Amino acid sequence: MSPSPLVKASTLIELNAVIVAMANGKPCLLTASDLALPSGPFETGHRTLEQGLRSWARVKAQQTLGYVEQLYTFADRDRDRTAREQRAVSIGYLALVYQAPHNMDDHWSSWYLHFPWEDHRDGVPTLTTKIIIPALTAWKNAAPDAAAKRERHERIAIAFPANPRHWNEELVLQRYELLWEAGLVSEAGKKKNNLGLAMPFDHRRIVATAMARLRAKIKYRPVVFELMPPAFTLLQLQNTVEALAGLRLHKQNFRRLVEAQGLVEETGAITSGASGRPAKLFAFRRKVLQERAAVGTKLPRTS
Amino acid sequence: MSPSPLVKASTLIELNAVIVAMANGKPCLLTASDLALPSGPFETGHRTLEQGLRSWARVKAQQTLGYVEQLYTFADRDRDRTAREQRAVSIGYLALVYQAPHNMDDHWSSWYLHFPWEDHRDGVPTLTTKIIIPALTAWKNAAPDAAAKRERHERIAIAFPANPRHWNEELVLQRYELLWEAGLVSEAGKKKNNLGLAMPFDHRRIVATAMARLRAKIKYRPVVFELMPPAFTLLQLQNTVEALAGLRLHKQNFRRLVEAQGLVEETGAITSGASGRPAKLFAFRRKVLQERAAVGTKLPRTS
DNA sequence: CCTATTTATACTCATATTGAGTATATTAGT
DNA sequence: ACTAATATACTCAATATGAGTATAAATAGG
Repeated sequence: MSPSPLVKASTLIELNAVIVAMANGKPCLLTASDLALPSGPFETGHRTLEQGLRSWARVKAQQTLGYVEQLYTFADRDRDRTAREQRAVSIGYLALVYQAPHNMDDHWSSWYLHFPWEDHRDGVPTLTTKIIIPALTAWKNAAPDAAAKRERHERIAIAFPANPRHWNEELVLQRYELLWEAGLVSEAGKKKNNLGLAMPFDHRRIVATAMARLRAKIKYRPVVFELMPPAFTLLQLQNTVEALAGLRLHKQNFRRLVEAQGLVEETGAITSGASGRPAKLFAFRRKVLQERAAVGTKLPRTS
Repeated sequence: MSPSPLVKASTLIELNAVIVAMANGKPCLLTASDLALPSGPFETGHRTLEQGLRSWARVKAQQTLGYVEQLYTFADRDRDRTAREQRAVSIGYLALVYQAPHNMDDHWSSWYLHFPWEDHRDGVPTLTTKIIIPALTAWKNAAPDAAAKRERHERIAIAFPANPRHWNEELVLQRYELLWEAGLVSEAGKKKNNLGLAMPFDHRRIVATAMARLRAKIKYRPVVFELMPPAFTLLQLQNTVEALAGLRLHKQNFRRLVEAQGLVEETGAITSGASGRPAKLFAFRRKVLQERAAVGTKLPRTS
């Protein structure tokens, strides 16, 4: 993360990549050994930001990025406490790769290690009911005045609803920031008062942004397939979506949805060996990337 | 756009704001007299990027920004042809304001002046059928090889579909980039070969990004109300949405949608003076900003 | 070989949402 | 009183969604 010799600026432009791959059925992040996200300076040799990211990922992480999407540009002054005067602008990216080759010093870190409260596949985690809700309630009651108290109450009710059916898996960033404000995820020195595995700097916030974006996007763009092998069963596909969303889905309706949208086509092959009836293998219909550039509107258009 | 004395960097961080307001029923952009977007340097005194934008807008444009959203960070090398070595990173923002006070040297420029092909409220514009489609077809036929030709064909079919019912109003950026590649919207010196009103630098591309984002967002977040007066009729609301989307909507169903979602509440007042039955005046129900943080999922969840 | 277990896939059905209208109400102008 | 213009209410078919039940095709254990 040393500044490029070409950028002798007091303003450093840094690219941060949230590189996601599935490993053992878990969504994982590529990190350094200190759990920092891969990041590097933007060099003037690159034509565009995305090209800078791609070429840097190829060299440094030996990764050829498939799907890449810009997330957000952060430039808060207190972003990086270790570098007071050297202000960095950080441009976050989300990248999806299929089965990354394992380097020695690469770490693939399951994202639920850092966000254990985000996995609702087996119902509401005990962590949430036993620790988070009581702590947040205490924080709410410690509000300076009634208005602040009401506002905190609202935010808690939305982020961690009492009724599990109202759980909104997209609110990853809101939840992280709520926990941060309540002092429950301090990344800094003190090891106490930290839920989930901390990450250096504000990297966990960047990951939260990435998770939120990805969870939103799988609903209306066929991006899951970037994480899938060339051929897969519908159950494998469903398991991947469930792992990303942190939710359990209705099997029959999931299959109906996928088929109705024409996202996949049979390869002709079937699985074997496992217990139970063998499943058909499907492949992603790449054509939909064009067809479904047009997605459904929600406005009541006239014809 | 002169560099701030505080940022003595070879990398200049520039904020560009697409500030949108409705004027005479038209969505308009705040521009300088040369049609450039308001833009200014990011100063180290500001705590966050958004704060930098807000304080700068307050001083320079005498605008208090309501809704603000980060759009995209551009850093292409050939972004600004006038400044070869001075590479600028530009962070684009979308801001919505209600009834901006008119300054002398502010210009409010209707966005359809710059994007005449984006307005489908009166059907497909003649410009599209008479000029754009023929020109794009010629460009397609001039493709170097068959594969490129097929790819261009696909892109044209999606961006400017033959069947007007397949028009997707969200693809503003794709259309702009398609027209750019086909040489139909060159912003540079030559005045020929330019559809719509050009803007300096890459500002028209930034506006295209903003339009696309806004058109997508009005469908699932109540952002239109940022552009509305405190009380309005449902027709006024519909006209605003139609103007933004560039589409004609079904009146009865629009009203059903708005009411079913609980977005508005009656003020008790009604209009008078105009011809026809007087309309009830409504106000935005601010509560929904909290309630509807939870929006509908598209995944087939189990309960 | 028979049976239980496991997974895959097909089909059903009530309810909700959407698209495209028709019908009625309330004003201003003549 | 009648007409034009707009607002609002209601209808109805077509789809989409949520929550199942039913059936098919494999393996594993006796």
